[in-house]
Amino acid sequence: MKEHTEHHPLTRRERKKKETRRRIYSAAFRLFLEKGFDNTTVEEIAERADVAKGTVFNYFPQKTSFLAALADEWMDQLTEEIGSIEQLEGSARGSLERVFFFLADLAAANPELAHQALIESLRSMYDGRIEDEESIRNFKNIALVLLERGQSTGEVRSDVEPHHASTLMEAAFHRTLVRWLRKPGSVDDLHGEISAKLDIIFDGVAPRHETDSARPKSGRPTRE
Amino acid sequence: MKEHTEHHPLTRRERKKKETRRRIYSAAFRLFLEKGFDNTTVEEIAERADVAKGTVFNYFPQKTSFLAALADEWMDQLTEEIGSIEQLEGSARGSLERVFFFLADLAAANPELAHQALIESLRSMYDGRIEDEESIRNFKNIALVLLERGQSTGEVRSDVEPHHASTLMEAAFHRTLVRWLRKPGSVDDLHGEISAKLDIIFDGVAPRHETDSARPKSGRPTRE
DNA sequence: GGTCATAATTGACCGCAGTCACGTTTGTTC
DNA sequence: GAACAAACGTGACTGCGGTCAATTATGACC
Repeated sequence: MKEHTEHHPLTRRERKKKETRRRIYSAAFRLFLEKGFDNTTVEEIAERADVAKGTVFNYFPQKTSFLAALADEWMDQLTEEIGSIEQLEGSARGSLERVFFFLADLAAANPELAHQALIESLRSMYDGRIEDEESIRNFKNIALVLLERGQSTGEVRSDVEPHHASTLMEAAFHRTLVRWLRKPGSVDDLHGEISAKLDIIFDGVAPRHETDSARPKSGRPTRE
Repeated sequence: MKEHTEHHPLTRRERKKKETRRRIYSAAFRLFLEKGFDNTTVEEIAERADVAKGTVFNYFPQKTSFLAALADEWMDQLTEEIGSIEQLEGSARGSLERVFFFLADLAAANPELAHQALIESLRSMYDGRIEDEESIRNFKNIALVLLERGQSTGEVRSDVEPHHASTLMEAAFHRTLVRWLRKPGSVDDLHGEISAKLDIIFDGVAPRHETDSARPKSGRPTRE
């Protein structure tokens, strides 16, 4: 889209567009917070943003696009917090916990909205709207990168397929968060649960202290 | 609901009701298979079942209720296959694999519908429609029971909270299945992925071969 | 300025899930 | 049978997400 036209920082058109988008976005979330996502109609959003209904759909092709935008914002905040994934220092376990805690805190700050957003993210992820793995924009890839690094430093067994482990983590995190958001308790509890699940996965993924690679590696070769 | 009125196996009313429900159900799924869930309207279902639209909603309060009914059917088939969970013999790992494979095969027999059903099940589980844990009617509880048994037989470490591990399994299974259903490949691949994730979890849950409980256990010092 | 192509805006319109007030059937009681 | 209540069936109606053909604003070029 966006042509690289010289340096004109922003033409009037672009300025207006940006401003309109902002107005719609802000109107939408003020309403969501007041009345909840489901109880807010697109027309109300349009009205408060002082545009026609059709215009709203110009900027957010579906009502759920607002939720996707929220998730994007979270990811931006994450990037702001930690820089790129590669810049994370320390163990994979610690880094993952830090990332997950940060995102959990963001979500916990607004449970109802976050809840909707997470369910929507699942839907869009598997309904084909997102073209599979949208670069770094999801938990799974963060986990994947960290796990691969963990393998190279010996923190993670090398006979584990990182894709499987990272999918597991993403699923665990997602699920834990959604469940907590439904009945928000203390944030410490949430952290505790996330941590506990990371423990389980990492204990399973960590190198054996004794024989290491000698184990028969259960599974495939005709289990029972 | 259903009063225990003597032995009258079925009054005419009840017979008719059952029959109507069956007709609607069958009409619905024939249409879903022909045109897909989203492309089928409730009115079409009504028409093919030869009832009014309102009647459909009498039996299935929401369109998605059809999907829930499908999931119920699967669970019934599972029960038919394995009896009750308690009757499962062998290791927890093996039992879980058997259960997951069975359900995966059911789902794989009809990817598009199963896909919808799984997403819907997530939504309903966390939207408050299901009153949390509906007895044995979901993966998580199956895993929970088996894990607890595994703990009593020593197959599973006892310092692991079974709730966490079972949630992890449910999430992993659900996610793996949904992902596969989007781009169905060979069923063996699906089994392989499920198996691999069980491996990861079980390796993390299995007792240590060396010191067992002596490990510092990363994260949260304050265990409960 | 005037002309033109393109981008943005608009609101009437559509399709469909879900509701509800009313009509019909069934079972019950005398 | 008649009279009644409760269950069941019905389709016109509502509300809302999403579309689109028509309209208007914008910037580029002369």
